[in-house]
Amino acid sequence: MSAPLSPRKPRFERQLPQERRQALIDATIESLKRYGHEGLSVRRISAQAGVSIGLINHHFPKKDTLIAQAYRHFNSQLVGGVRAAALQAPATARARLRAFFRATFSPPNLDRDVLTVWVVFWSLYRHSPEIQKVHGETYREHIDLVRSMLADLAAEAGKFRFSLRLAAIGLTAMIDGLWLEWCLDPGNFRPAEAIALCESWIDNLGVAITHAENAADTLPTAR
Amino acid sequence: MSAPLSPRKPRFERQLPQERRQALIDATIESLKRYGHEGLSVRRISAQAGVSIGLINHHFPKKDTLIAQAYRHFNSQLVGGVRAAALQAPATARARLRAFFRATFSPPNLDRDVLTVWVVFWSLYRHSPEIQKVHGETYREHIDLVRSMLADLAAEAGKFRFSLRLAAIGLTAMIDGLWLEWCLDPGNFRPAEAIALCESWIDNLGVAITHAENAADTLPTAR
DNA sequence: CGCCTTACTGTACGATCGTTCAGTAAGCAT
DNA sequence: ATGCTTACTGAACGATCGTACAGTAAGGCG
Repeated sequence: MSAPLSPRKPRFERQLPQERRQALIDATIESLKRYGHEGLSVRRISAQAGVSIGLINHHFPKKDTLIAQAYRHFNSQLVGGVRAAALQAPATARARLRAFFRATFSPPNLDRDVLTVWVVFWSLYRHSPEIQKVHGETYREHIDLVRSMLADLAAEAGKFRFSLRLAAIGLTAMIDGLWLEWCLDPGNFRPAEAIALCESWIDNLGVAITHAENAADTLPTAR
Repeated sequence: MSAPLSPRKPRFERQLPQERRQALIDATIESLKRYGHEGLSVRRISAQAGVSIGLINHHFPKKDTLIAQAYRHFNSQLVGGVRAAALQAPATARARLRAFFRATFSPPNLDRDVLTVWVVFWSLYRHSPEIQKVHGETYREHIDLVRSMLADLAAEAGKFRFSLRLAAIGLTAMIDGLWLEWCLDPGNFRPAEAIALCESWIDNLGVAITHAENAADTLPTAR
């Protein structure tokens, strides 16, 4: 092909530490999707990333550090995605929440592999202080996003029967629970039905005003 | 200490296979509570049960079989417990559901270790056909219990805005999600608040009749 | 072009994994 | 008591785990 002499192809390519670290984080999540809990070994991760085993410990002091940063990245991607979907929706709080539900219960978020990743991370939670720390921070992000949208909804539709805090907790629980159930058995219900259940929940947060206001808005449960 | 001659203490006690199997299942769950995912090794389990390593493979063909049976036992215990709590409650569907919620969000079910056990089992789901099989059967048990109580409620309080199927899915999702959130961070809300959220969900399943009927019944959210 | 930094490789190590299996002994039956 | 069945033990196997480390070479710079 090329000149036979000096231009040997290099055996590997150097990258900036921050780029390589990100590549290793991506490989961690991909390997986790493919092999489940067993995908979290340095050998599987390095094979997925196309690098040697030792490179992981060159960029991360311990394997657990890489896993915790992968968890952080995974969280940020989800929250960033659904937040973006919500913000580019029409200007009413209800429309933003609807877009938020649709993004939550659509690919790439509603994916059996993705939810496997969540469950494996959760299974590490109790015995890994690093995972706990990351969870605390990103869970707050998620709750704050939900809470801010509910606050806007309350401003439009009237007072809730619950505190904002409790309404956000309930909605998050409903979303997480439906997520989990769909992952464990996608045949039980369709994503559109999950969205309908979430919308019903926020419909009933208000007492009377909400009920009247959304008579026409809420009826089409199909997307 | 004792007589020096014939009455030597036996080095171990034989047990009936079915009893020993149950003891190993109990040890599996206990080890899982203690050590998380790492507790699912034959060495930890056998140490917990006070037997040798080889005994596990004497009673179970593979480790995965023991784990799947432990999952089944754990599921049955939960469903049996909350069903019993529901059935010994007063005769109205609402009272049974209330007792069901209380049992769900009280010890021994509402326990951080217990919920760790769930999450670890779920994390095995995708790559273990045996776990999938057990889940399919026990999940149906759980859903059927919820659905039958909701059916009774519908007979008392009027038609739901959702199908029975969807109402049961939504309630189960709410319960599981609150369970999960409380496990991951018990400081975010109190169990009584979780119960209030669940009761609010079933209150709003009916359209108008329910709302009027339970004005006095629903107010005390504290237990 | 030769030097220097350091990203990167890959073997080695000890620990632990699940499973096998030959041997031991508990405890009922004769 | 003696024998028989089999629950049970525990060493051994090969595989895989996370980490350490000595050596290699990529690629920018003087």
